[in-house]
Amino acid sequence: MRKTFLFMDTVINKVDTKGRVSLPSDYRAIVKSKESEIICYRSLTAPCIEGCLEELLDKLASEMEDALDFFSETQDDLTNLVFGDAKRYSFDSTGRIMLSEKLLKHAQITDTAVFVGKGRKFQIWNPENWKKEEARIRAEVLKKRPSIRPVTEEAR
Amino acid sequence: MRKTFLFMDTVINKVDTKGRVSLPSDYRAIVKSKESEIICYRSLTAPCIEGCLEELLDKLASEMEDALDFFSETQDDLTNLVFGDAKRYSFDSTGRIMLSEKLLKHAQITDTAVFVGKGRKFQIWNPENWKKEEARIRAEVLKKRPSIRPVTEEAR
DNA sequence: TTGATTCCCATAAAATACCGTGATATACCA
DNA sequence: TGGTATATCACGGTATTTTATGGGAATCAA
Repeated sequence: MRKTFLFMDTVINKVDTKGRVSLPSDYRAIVKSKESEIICYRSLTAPCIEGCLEELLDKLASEMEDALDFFSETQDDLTNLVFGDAKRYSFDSTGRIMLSEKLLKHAQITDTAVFVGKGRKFQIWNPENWKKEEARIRAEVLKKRPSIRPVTEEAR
Repeated sequence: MRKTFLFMDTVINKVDTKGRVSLPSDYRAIVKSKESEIICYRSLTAPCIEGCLEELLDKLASEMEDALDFFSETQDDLTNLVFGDAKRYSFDSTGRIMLSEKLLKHAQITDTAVFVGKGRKFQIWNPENWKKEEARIRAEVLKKRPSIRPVTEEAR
């Protein structure tokens, strides 16, 4: 039994004609050790798919359960967006999930997917888009933290 | 046995001439694993039907009796409305429920119903209305983003 | 009877589980 | 250390199951 649960690394996998993708084996190990399913949804801010464990969303749901929030409008709107889009994905015996048309379209993924670890969650990108995004992020980080030396190569 | 009970995803199903609708299989799995019936009532704030497990309403009831002072009178009234309107619905062997005229009319549903997950509850919409509502919410959330960010970030 | 509600069966489509294979990585041994 | 055996993984194809949805018979009520 492992103690920590972090999605890491960047993995490139093929998406077959049915929309099936192998979840990186490291990710699978994490998911299996807790639940056996994984939650995916369209990122609200980027053209990519995000994934996480159900317990993350469960926390949000619990907060909404309070009577105080039962009729709250703002929270109400939010839950519609989050839960309305999220969906449970289980993987077959060989470790593949079947991504929906909606998700693939949002992320502009056709035949190749890039899995990017983000700690408690991970993202799935179209390779081209990820390349651009990664460059953008690096530039951003450098701009905001001039004191930090470029770590490009070692960080990979 | 699952640990979490979240209604998720957006599913479009047909309402047949008898008024029957298939409850999305994911929803059914949740309902079956806990109770065998589901509670539906007219949303107080939108032209849609809301559904949940009885335990959610039970929790609401408990909180209302425990902390009466802390809740405003209007909230008390709202609770009355919900309980006055709520009703148990069971599904047949193929997983369909029969929604009442009252509910369908309130949600303006005729031959197609859209199920929208909301975590501990879910909503049932007329397709057109949902499309508009979704657009409204997206615009709203985007507008309020700065303040909402912390919550969203965690949920995503 | 008429109208409605519940139960049961049929079917097409979609989701899911299962099998085989080649490639890669890991473990093992001399 | 080098080389081989073993296990794991990604990925294609195929079989099986589940789901949504229509229709009909049985049940019940007015």
